[in-house]
Amino acid sequence: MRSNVAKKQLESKTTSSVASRPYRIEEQVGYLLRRAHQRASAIFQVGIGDPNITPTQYSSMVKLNEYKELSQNLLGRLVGMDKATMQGVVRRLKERGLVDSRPDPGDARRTLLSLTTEGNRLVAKLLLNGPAVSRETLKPLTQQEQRQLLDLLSKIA
Amino acid sequence: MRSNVAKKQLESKTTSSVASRPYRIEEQVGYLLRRAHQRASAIFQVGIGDPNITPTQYSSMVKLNEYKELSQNLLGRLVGMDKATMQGVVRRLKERGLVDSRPDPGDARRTLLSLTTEGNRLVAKLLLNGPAVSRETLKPLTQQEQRQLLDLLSKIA
DNA sequence: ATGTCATCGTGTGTATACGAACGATATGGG
DNA sequence: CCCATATCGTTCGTATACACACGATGACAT
Repeated sequence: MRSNVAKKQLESKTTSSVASRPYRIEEQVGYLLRRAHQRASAIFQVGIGDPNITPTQYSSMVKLNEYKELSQNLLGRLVGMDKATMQGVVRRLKERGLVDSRPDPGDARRTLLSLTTEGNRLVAKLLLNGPAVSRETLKPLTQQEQRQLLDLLSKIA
Repeated sequence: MRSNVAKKQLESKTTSSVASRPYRIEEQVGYLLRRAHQRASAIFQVGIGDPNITPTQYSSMVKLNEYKELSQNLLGRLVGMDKATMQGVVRRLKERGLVDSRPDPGDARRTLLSLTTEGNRLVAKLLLNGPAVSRETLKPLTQQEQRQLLDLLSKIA
């Protein structure tokens, strides 16, 4: 009998729980992550303090504020963006005078990025609103649930 | 002294926890949701069984499979997509012969959508892989953590 | 019946997001 | 030194994602 249990788990059960629950799209992680991300982005847009700054632009500027100077590729890795995506983000930030670039003197393949004075001023202002945006996004949860969610997301991200 | 503590909490503390933690972009919900969603999408792409089907196309087809026929707008609400986004998704599915449309006889504003025979065949095949995709995405978590995450995401989505 | 307001689908513009291909440059082994 | 390989940034193509404006249609009150 025990071997039957083991065998059953090896068979192509669609869920690993004992009772195979119906497959509902609204209960799948990917779907829920997409919806949650949509809501977080919407809250960010109205709460960060500048309607023209997107979440990815914000995280890029925060990282540049932290490191002073970074190659475009390394910045992309730090904020989790494809190099093609990074290229567009950086181009727009440069067009708005928030970011400056110069060739890396030690490696001609690299472009070094840094915040301009205006970029520094803007990110300082946005950073004041950052915590409120996160708080608003987590508002439906209790303190304990908020910590749990951040913990679980860190594990699967 | 007690009044000082109370006062401190009323002052513009950036986090509501007792000790104000440094603001790290990697610990913010929005950032973690973006990264987790990226990973989920990557797993979907390799695991769903058809590299040309995206997560949103998949959820649209699953819903059409469930309801047989839906107006474009209602489908968008059911899967959490803007009507402009929905328009593009539907157009591509129609171009590939997976979805059909006809004017709603009772309301000339509406377009009724349904799966074609080929669409039905495809979604049936993809649905076999759906559970494995979700399982793989949740793999870093224990059973209990998986349930917790789905629960917490439902609350904030 | 008419006018107001809402809804539906479309089109446009902007911004991620990523695979793929490309040229320029760097690195390490022979 | 030279060649194979890897890295860096760019470009192209495709696909969400959403705000906004538009025209057509429906619903409803007067």
